[in-house]
Parts: sequence; structure tokens; C-alpha cells
Amino acid sequence: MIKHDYHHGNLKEEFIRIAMEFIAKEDVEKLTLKVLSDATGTSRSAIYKHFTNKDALIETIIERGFDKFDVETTPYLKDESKALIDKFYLTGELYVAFARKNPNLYRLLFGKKYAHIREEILSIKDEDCSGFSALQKTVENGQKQGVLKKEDSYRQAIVIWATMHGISSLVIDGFMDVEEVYEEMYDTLFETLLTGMVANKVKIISTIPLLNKFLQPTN
Amino acid sequence: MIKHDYHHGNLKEEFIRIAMEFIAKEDVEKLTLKVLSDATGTSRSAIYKHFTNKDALIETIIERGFDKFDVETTPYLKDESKALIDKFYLTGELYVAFARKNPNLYRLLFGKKYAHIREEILSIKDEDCSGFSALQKTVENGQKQGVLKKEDSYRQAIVIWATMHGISSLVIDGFMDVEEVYEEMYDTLFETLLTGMVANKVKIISTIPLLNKFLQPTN
DNA sequence: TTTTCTAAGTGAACAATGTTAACATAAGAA
DNA sequence: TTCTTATGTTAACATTGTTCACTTAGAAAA
Repeated sequence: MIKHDYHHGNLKEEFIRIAMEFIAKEDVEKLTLKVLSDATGTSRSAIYKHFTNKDALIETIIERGFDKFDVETTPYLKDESKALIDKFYLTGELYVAFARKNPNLYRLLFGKKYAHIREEILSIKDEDCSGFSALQKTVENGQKQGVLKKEDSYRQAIVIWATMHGISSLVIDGFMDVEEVYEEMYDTLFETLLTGMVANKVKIISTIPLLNKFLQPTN
Repeated sequence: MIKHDYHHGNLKEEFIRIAMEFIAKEDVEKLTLKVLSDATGTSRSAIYKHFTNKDALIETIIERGFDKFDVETTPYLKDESKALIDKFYLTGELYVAFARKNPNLYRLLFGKKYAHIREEILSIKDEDCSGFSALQKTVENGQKQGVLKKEDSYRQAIVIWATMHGISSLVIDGFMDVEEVYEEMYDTLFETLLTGMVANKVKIISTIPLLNKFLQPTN
């Protein structure tokens, strides 16, 4: 667009910003070096003064993406004012909402293509995926409170994650009419999942009408 | 490899065969026209006499892939000798097994990249995804028999699918140690899913030990 | 102030990609 | 035997990521 002076001043951050804005609209596959050079008014090879190659930029995007993901999806897990069962419901909603609002970023973060980069990042950042360990801890709390069945918490957390990942993927990858019936389907999904996970004969406390409807103790 | 005579005789089918064999081992992204021309001993542009472009070949691969998928995953749904609840368990196993054995093909069939091609194919082939409608019918049968809760069968079928798709994706996209604990995790997943879907107070008939263990009527 | 050094940009060139166009060949129909 | 046509080839193109030799500007050193 605009032809800047020889020295841009803040070109690296500019590349990152433009790349993220691009991915907000289009798939990462279509993000080419020409797109970046055109948008910054630089040449196609300018990026190599700031990143070793294109993948290094993508790596930065993935790092920022995971930060964004954590910020937007985990608040309820850490909010002690929320009932435990509500944490799951609300966090699940945030999870799928994130995927729907940022489909290209979600695929970048959780898809296969840059799995090697993701593994590097997550192994440095945390012993595990940060969001996931928060989920697992919440599951363990649920078991202590007697709300959830006592099983392997790792497996239970994966079951929850797999379910949310599955529905998110189906929705954003354009399967059938999922988009249209999304609201009802999420409730059905969540009801099924939770019914299978909660311990029997325990009174569940929730502020969410749906949950009170089906999570009655089976005396 | 081998330099054939000028006219190959069966080059189109050869391209398809080689492409499918390639995808059995590597990602479709790495399938280039050079790979195909080298393997057939032809030139890079020979393919254009048999397909309008590369995407047209991919389209054929996807068609064959769905055929393979249907053949390998749906037999139990149609097998009336199986108890209804076992159909779900066994079909789910086949589904995830297919994804694990053919990760690149699975991503090609169910990923976003060629979603437009998939939609074309599925809209011609069946009013819906063929495997999916078989699943939905089985769900409806389950409701009639009183085994499954009576809810919207479309939503219930999607819940099952989303769950299987989620776990399959996590496994083949290399998340954490899912590979190692796969067996136990599938059982946990399935137990959770089914517990949430079966109607209460119904005696479930199954030949699978796991299912008998947890699917007892809650009198 | 002038010189020098270096970070940060440029443009030309590379190989690999999908694709097209003009040409060549083989095989069957006329 | 000749013509036609399906099926192959080769050369060229634009686009991709990438490298390399270069230029430039701005700060540090003299």
C-alpha cells in the first residue's frame, strides 16, 4: 500500500499484525510473502531480516494464537464464583465460540499441518497444553466434590476435549446444516456428555436452567 | 520409474492408483504432479489429458476414499444379527480405526481444504452423507426399541459423530500421549457417551463385556 | 564534523509448483 | 494408405519460498 521510507522502524511487529489480521479472514494457506510485502510496502524478501523463514513467522502467529485462545476460553475454569458444573458448560461454550469466530486460527492451532511447531511451543510453555491442564484440574475438583464419577482424570479430560474439538471441527469445516441447528445441538451434546460423567445420586447445583432440567439425582 | 511406450494404455487409472498409494503414506500436500509423472514414467503435463487439473484428480481420490470409508466403517450398522448397542460400539471402533490406519485420507475426506469437493460429491451420491444417514437410522431404531432416549435423532446422530470425529482427529493429529492410552480412552469415551444416551430403566442386551458392566438399568 | 559500521531494506536469480500451448506420435477408422 | 484423434512431449509462464550480492540510513566512533 503505502511506500515507507527505507527503514520502516517496526516492520517485524507489522508483519505479525498483518498476518493475524489476514488469518482472521482467510486461510493460512493463502497467506503468501507477497501479501505481506504488499501490505507493508516492502519487498518480498524483506521478511528474512526479521524471521529466518516463513515458518518462523507462522510459529509466532501460533504462539500469539495460543495466548489468545487461553485468554478467551479459560476464564470460567479459574473463576471460583462459578459452580463447578457451570464451569464446564460455560467453558465449552467459549471453546466452540472461539473456533467459530476464528476458524482459520483454530485450524492453525489444532490442525496437523504445523503440529511440529505446536509441540515445540507447548513443550516450552507448560509441561502440558496450558488450557488442558486447567481442564484436568477442574475435573479432579469435580471428582473430589463428588460431582463427577471417579475415573482417570486425564482420560475424562480428554473425553471432554475430544467432544468439544469434534463439534467445533464439524461446525467450522462446514459439515451439513450444523450451523443452523448449532444452539440446540450444543445443548444435546453437553447434556449427553455431562449425563455420562456426573456421579449418580448427587444433587447438582447450577445456575443454568438447562443443567437443572436433566441433572436431577436418580434416587 | 519404468519408461513406458508412448501410449500407456491405462494411465488414468494408474494416476489414481499411485495417488491413493501415496496418500496411504504421506500427506496429500506432498502429492505433486512430478511425483505422479515420475512414478508413471511420463511427463509432468501428461495428467492434463485425463483430468482437467490437479483438483479433478483429488476429487476422484475423495470419491474412492468415501467408498472405502463406507465399506470399512458401516458393516455393523447394517448387520441385523448384532445387538443395537453393540452396533454403536463396534462401528465407533471401526471409525476410529479407519482414521488411524488412513490418517492422510481421513483428513482429506473430512478436513476443510477440499470441503467444496466433498460437498459436491455427497450431494450427488446421497441426500446426505451416506454413512451418516445409516447412523441416524440406527439411532431411530434405538429410540423405537426404547434403548435410547427419545430426542431429535439428527442431533443425537451428530453428537455421536462429533465425538468419534473429535477423538479421531486428536489421535491422528498427534495430540499429547493419546496414542499410548488409546484403548482405555476409547472405552472411557464410549462409556460416557452411551451412558448419556441410553434411556434409564431399560435392560441393555450386549455381547460386549464393557457394555454390560456399566449399562445396568438404574431401577 | 566526518568516518565507519551495521541493521534493515532492495532486486535479481533459483528451483519447484501448477498450468497452458504448440507440437509429436501412435492407433484405429476411412 | 491416409486421416483423424486420443494421448503423449517439450517449452514456456506466473507464482511460490528462498538466497545472495547490493544499497541505504542512522547511530556510534573518530
